[in-house]
Amino acid sequence: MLTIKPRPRSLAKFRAATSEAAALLRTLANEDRLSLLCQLTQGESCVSDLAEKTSIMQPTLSQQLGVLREQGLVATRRDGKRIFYSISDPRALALLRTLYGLY
Amino acid sequence: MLTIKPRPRSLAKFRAATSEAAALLRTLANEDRLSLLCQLTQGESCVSDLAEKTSIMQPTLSQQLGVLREQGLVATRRDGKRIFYSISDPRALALLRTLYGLY
DNA sequence: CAGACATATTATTCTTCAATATATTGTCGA
DNA sequence: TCGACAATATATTGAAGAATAATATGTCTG
Repeated sequence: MLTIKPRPRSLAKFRAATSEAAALLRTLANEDRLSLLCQLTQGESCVSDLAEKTSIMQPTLSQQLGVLREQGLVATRRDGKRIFYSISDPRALALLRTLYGLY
Repeated sequence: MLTIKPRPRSLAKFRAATSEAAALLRTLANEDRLSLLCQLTQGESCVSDLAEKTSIMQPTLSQQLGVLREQGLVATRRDGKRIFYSISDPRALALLRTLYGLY
């Protein structure tokens, strides 16, 4: 049977954890954001490179990168005109690793 | 740096995998569905038990269980008036395990 | 087979999310 | 400091998702 042994914890903490986890999943649960993050698992990348690799339209790209920034999943670093993105959230990376293993 | 070594694969396959993965994430990315699945990680459970444990309203509960069924994440078994649900998708379980580890 | 109970379905409204178009900010080099 | 380029932000429309209410199906018990 497919089960997981529970770790004891309070109901309130369980609810809070579920809520946080759902928020993280919501952020990952968009095809554009997911492929951006997949690209970023292989190292930092600037916006124009991401645009080329993912063929996402520029405004959409910028909007979705904005979501990833707001949620704290990515960090940015400017070098001249370019802005480089990289994954900054270990939880997101852990989920991406699991997904890599599954697909 | 937070990265993952890539496994070589075609762009088409990568796109398809991303699309499938995003679909699975979308299904998990709802607080109600996530807590239902969390309950089910501890073994099968009938609807009324799930309602009690999660305090989700009956119609919402039934609707979200319907989503989980449609997506093939859960299996059902009837015993008299009651219908027992259990997790049937190993990928979903793998993600839930990862989440358990993170939160 | 009638009544009670467990679960499912449908319909409607409301909200959230995504796509496109358009405008703006910030950096560099002449 | 002007023009070109890289990236971000805003606004609007359209589509998908969720909550609630009301109704229906299916199974047991008497």
